[in-house]
Amino acid sequence: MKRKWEAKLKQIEERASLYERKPLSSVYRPRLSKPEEPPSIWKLFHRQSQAFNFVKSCKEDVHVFALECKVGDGQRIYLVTTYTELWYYYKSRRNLLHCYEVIPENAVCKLYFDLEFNKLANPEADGKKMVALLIEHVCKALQEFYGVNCSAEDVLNLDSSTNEKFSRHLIFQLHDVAFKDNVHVGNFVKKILQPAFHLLAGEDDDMIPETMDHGFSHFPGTQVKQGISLSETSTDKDIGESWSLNSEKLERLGAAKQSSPDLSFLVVKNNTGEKHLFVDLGVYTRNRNFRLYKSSKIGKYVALEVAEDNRFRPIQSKNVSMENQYFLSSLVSNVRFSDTLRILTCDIPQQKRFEYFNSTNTSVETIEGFQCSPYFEIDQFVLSLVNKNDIKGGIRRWNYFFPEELLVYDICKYRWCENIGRAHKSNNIMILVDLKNEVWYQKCHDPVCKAENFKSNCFPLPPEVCLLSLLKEEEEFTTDETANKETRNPYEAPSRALSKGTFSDVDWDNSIDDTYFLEATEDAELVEAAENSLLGYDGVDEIPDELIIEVLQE
DNA sequence: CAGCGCTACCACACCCC
DNA sequence: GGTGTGGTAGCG
Repeated sequence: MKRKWEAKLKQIEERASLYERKPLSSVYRPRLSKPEEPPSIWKLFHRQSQAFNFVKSCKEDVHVFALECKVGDGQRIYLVTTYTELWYYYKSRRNLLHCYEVIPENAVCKLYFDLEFNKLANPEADGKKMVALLIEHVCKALQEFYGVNCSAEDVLNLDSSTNEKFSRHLIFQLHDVAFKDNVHVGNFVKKILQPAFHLLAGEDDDMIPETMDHGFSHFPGTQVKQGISLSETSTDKDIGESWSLNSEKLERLGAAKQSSPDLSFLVVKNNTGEKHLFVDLGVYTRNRNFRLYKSSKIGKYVALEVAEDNRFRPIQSKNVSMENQYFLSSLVSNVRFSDTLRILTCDIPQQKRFEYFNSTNTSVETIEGFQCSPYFEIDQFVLSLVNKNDIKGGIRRWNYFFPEELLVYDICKYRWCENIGRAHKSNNIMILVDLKNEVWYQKCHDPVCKAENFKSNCFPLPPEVCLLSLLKEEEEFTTDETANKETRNPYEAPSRALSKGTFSDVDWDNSIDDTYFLEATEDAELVEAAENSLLGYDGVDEIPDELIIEVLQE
């Protein structure tokens, strides 16, 4: 009995000693001037989407963080709290050791970089020098592209290197300037590092990553303007000054980029000896997790700390500690509000979209896409045709035949066929819109209907859709040869519609930057290629139905 | 019970020479 | 052999 008691006592003493050595941290009690304290917000979720839903429902300025779980397989849970409360529990570094900021998609954010190379595979590489050269290059680019002034003193430089690996995070602290979101940051980074991609593949251009190849022109003068624009769009916050790119600046951009800078310092080898970039381009994806200042990866013990060669110093403050200042500065999506905040954008057209303008495309006479064609009004009209009697039909895909000015819509979920007077059971129908004759008719994929080459009666297009004919008339005022060619130029239909504001940019396969689009039509090489391939065109009045079916079935 | 968002890579089908 | 596609392992 006594022995049992002694054992218990010893156990309690041990527990007491443990608590003395590692006391429980006190509960967060926010102290603001207001007498009613704001409630503590500290919520954990298994799913990122749930965390973001909670953020939406929350009126406080809360953010999502990812915490790596004990299991070393990269599993994460999501924490929603304020920067202040997180720092309160985080600063002791006794817990929350492996935390990541979730950079929300579509959220305004800072310019940031993840830099790394294997030291063993690159014994000659001078990391600090490479960082300095990179910062210099980026600052020049910010000045040239956006007129933004900055220097190494505006770059928080965090180090997470080991004996094997050189590893840094750079977070730019620009004054009253931020990017629209981290995808735009990525586009900007890829754009300004473009000269380095050629170095990766040696003399051979074939090795350039495909997404790059379409985004960057080989002609510096045109390429710089392309896709980079200074947005006048405001964020949710009220932003005073708008920002526009003037022609003088454009001139300067063209001139400045005539000679590519030497970016050979960015090329490093990985452990298998392949050439890579010092800059990790994989960190600009939606909802990217970016390791927090003073956090380490799970299973590792190296945390991000202010680098020896960091030159950014936060503003001294009585109420906020230096560490807290560094922490707040390191947060990529912690953009300080200001009524003169400028939001920078950088668009790169997606490859799918660019295919239509690719000079290697053999089929310049057609363009195609899914769900929304470049003609918003016609899409709406077609949708109205296939939304009847509680059946919600949709546009599965579309094809546009330039010579015939024919839009062919593949319809889904709505199968009413005029030929059989009822809906087909397993075959889809098509709606064909003839812009030349301003009529529409129906055909279908049913083998029986196809066999008899069924085509419904023609019906006139409603007047609002015929608005497009006004554009056509306008084009016809210029009646020389080139104008005739232009109406058949594949670039014409969408860009003309755009300049008239008759389709919203989201309908042209998500979104596309106006600047880019106009640039594309000016790209002499592409236009020339398109025109050349149109020279053999002999103006067929009606496209054979078989051809339409063949294209649709591909 | 429970991560997320990609990209590189592979297998496979299809086409053309 | 070239090209497109669809699925997925694995990276960040």
